[in-house]
Amino acid sequence: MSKNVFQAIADPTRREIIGLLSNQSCNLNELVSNFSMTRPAVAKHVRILSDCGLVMVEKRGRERYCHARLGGLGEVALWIHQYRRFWNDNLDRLEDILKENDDLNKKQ
Amino acid sequence: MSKNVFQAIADPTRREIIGLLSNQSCNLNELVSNFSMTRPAVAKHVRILSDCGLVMVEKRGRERYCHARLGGLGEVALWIHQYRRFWNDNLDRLEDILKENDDLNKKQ
DNA sequence: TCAATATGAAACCTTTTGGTTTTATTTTAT
DNA sequence: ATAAAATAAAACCAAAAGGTTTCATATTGA
Repeated sequence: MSKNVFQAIADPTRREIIGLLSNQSCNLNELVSNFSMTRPAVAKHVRILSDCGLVMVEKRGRERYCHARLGGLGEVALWIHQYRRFWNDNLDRLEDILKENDDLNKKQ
Repeated sequence: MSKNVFQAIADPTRREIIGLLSNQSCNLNELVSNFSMTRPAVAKHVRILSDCGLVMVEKRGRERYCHARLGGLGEVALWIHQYRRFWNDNLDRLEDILKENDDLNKKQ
């Protein structure tokens, strides 16, 4: 019952699940089809993500629809942000460019 | 020998070590004095951080001076950044809802 | 020189993690 | 009505994580 987002995103399978769900919500079986492990294994990962609020599982008939709810990543973003000065100018510049692009899109 | 930065920052003790070293480099014993656990335990955490490049350990006489080298956090920042819309932007969130709705309609 | 200091390394232990197989339950489709 | 499908839940297992104690080694200071 790990409420810890840092812990939740430590596992590569869970990061992949996040990536998949951020594109498109889907049920558990569809999710499983992306991995080589068994269904219960994926279900456990989803459970961990759901426990810490990064994924919402909606009961829909006999299926369970999984949606990304990535607001919790903000906590990580905030922690990371205080150390920005430590990584290189290129990355900073890249982020600036991405940010400017975001701002531009918002204006339009 | 975990080269994985996501794994490295999952542990709260290691995040605290990062926080301390980001303010000021120091040797292992000074670091240990901030925690309630034994020296070897802290040393192991430092080792993990050093293995993935987040900390540089400089041999200085019989001491080991630890410096923060947090460039590796950029990888995490970049990963997080792609999901910024999930906690930042109402407009983007609306888009997500619309997209999910579309997906729903396709299924039905 | 030699005791104290700062550390590394090894052996060990317990809990957690990430996976499996098996069984049960609910819902849907024929 | 019943078989198939989607899932949950439980029992189990091996490996990894996070800690300890103990011992060894290199460096410093008196």
